[in-house]
Amino acid sequence: MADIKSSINPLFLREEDIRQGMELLYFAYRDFTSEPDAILSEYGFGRAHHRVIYFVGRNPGINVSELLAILKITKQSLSRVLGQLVREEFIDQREGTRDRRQRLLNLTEKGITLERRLSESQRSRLAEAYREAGAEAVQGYRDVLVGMISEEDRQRVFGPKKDESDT
Amino acid sequence: MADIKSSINPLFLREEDIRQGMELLYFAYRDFTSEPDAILSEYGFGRAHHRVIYFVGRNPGINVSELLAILKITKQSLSRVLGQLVREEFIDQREGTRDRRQRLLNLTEKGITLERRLSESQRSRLAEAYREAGAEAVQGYRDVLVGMISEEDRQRVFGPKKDESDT
DNA sequence: ATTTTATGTCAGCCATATTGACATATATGC
DNA sequence: GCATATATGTCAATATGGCTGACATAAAAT
Repeated sequence: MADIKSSINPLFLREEDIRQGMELLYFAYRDFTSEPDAILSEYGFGRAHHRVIYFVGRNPGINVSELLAILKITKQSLSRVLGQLVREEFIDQREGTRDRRQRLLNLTEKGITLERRLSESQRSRLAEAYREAGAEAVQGYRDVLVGMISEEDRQRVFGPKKDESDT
Repeated sequence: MADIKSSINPLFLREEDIRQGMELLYFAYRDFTSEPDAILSEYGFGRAHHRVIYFVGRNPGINVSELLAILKITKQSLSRVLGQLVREEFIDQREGTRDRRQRLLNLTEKGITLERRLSESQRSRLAEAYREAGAEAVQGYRDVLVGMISEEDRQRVFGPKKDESDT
């Protein structure tokens, strides 16, 4: 099944295959973010807020430096967005116990609710695509994307919580 | 190999699997665009210029309406970017023959050169990821991403040039 | 001849990013 | 304890890439 030239041996990859792969990524990413964008606009928020909410949700108690390292934006850029989320009580800041200079970030109940709402639209879209494509395809999707991610990001985000299966 | 629960049957997908899939897409997309972004800044261009150059390169002789439909931005937004590219001679505009109101867009030599340079960095990154992941993974990557793309985009971009394999 | 379409343009607004400079509180090293 | 480094915050200016609304022009279509 599928195109023989392009699927038996990846060394036979044609220009066209690569172009298609690039476009797939572009359109998938765009469509993937469009629903959350619409929800966010109800709150007067943008995609930046989503990213902050998402990664704080994923990393409860994360401090500002760590969050900046993940997002790769400047603290000035983060501060406006984070400030809004704290002021409007989607995110809670508390002093670090070991290091009281730190602000440890957590979602509030309100934040958790919004996070769920935002993720839900993406979760169901991705789950549906996974379901249609099948388990093998899912592993292929992962393998290719992992290969495209810089060593640094791969370690930070996917390294530590290495899956508990192999060897 | 790999996690049994999550790979044998996609209906067993856990929250964690989906989260990982979401993050993979986010980081892969970000890293995928970072090199071109750096190149573009040499020219004083941004990602928007890249998209215009890319899709004009992919669709020689495309008119403005069609380009807008692909990019899904307003003509006012496009006009600034496109205007720059035309003025600086990366893109050539000529009157449509059938319909002289239309501006048919093509890359100039200069535009083709830049397009190649921009795509090359992405092309090699994707080709490398494809090579590492293997042919089956490539098909899986495609299948999942296609599933995430809206019907509309799927038809416009991937429908017409339907691959010549199945049935 | 009128209307619709394809395109362009002016003006203003918003979100998100940037850099640079500086402030404050706390931790850490000597 | 003092000096320095770190974690964070904030002010100001700037750039990019979107947006809306309004209006203009040329050409096509009816």
